[in-house]
Amino acid sequence: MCQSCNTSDLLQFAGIKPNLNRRLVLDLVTGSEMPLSSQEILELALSRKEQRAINRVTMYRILDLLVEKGLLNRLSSPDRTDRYCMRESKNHPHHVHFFCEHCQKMLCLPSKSIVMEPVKVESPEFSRINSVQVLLGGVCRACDSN
Amino acid sequence: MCQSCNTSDLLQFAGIKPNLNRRLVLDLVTGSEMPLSSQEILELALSRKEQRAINRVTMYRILDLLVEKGLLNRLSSPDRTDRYCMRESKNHPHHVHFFCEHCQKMLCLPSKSIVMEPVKVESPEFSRINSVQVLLGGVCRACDSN
DNA sequence: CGCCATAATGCAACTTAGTTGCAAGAACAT
DNA sequence: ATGTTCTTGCAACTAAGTTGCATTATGGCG
Repeated sequence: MCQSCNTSDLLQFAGIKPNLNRRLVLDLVTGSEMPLSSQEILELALSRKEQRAINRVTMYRILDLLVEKGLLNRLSSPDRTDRYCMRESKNHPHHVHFFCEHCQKMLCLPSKSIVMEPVKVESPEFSRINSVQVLLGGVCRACDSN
Repeated sequence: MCQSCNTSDLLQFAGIKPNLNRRLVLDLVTGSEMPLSSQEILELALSRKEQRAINRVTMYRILDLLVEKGLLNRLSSPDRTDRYCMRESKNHPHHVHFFCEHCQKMLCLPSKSIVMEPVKVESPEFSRINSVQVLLGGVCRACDSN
């Protein structure tokens, strides 16, 4: 949920022409407090009557583009569908995710609720690290109280 | 690569009858220094001439079983195929994984090469945590030197 | 041993997220 | 207006994993 992001500017800044479809997709992701699957994005997009229905493939391509240009993170999840959330930036601090094994929902945890500190990071195995993903698996409150 | 695991005992202990197929699958995973995809497991299994070829579906079911009974971790990865590694235990310390965005290989990082400490873990969002997965994304040595 | 119940396997068909190739439609500059 | 390049839509495809159901072990037990 980000009011402070002007998605049109974000796109410009990333070197992407901010057309309707792209703004729509980015709006949906910035507007969500949890990472969205492509299916969720498509449903939300289609439920917006403002414009002609967006095509599934077009959406996939836009998501690819936004990830490639560094605006979105693509998160792999145990239910085998990718999810998308804003890439870390001033307005969007790095945070970890929680996956509920029961309802299969993924949540962004506020960056203060868990802090993982990379105490030491070095290995002959890799030469460059581009991303760090932390995924907690468990049962969410809602499911636990049922 | 674990010489210290007797897979037959492990299976017994987990309450699973240690038949040929199950020992084979578990042997392959304990015997590998990196998490294996189901495809890799199948290939390795088929290349072992000792027994009748294992069926794809059987392998999937065995993997499900081993995960369910707590012997294996199922890791989701950016290339959308699950991988399997030993669940943390005395012989198998908790460790993080590295995914090479170039060659799509996943590596187990020795537990000493990176230490992530959960400094604080609490949130109204969840009530129970069953697993913590850390995945580094980047480029591995082998790919970098090409 | 023969008989039965249960567990494990194999096979074919299915599901589903995501991809690809190609043709049709904008967008935009000259 | 015309040509070039970017964007979209459609249909067909790919590949990992799943399901239903028939077949084959496995393990009691009289």
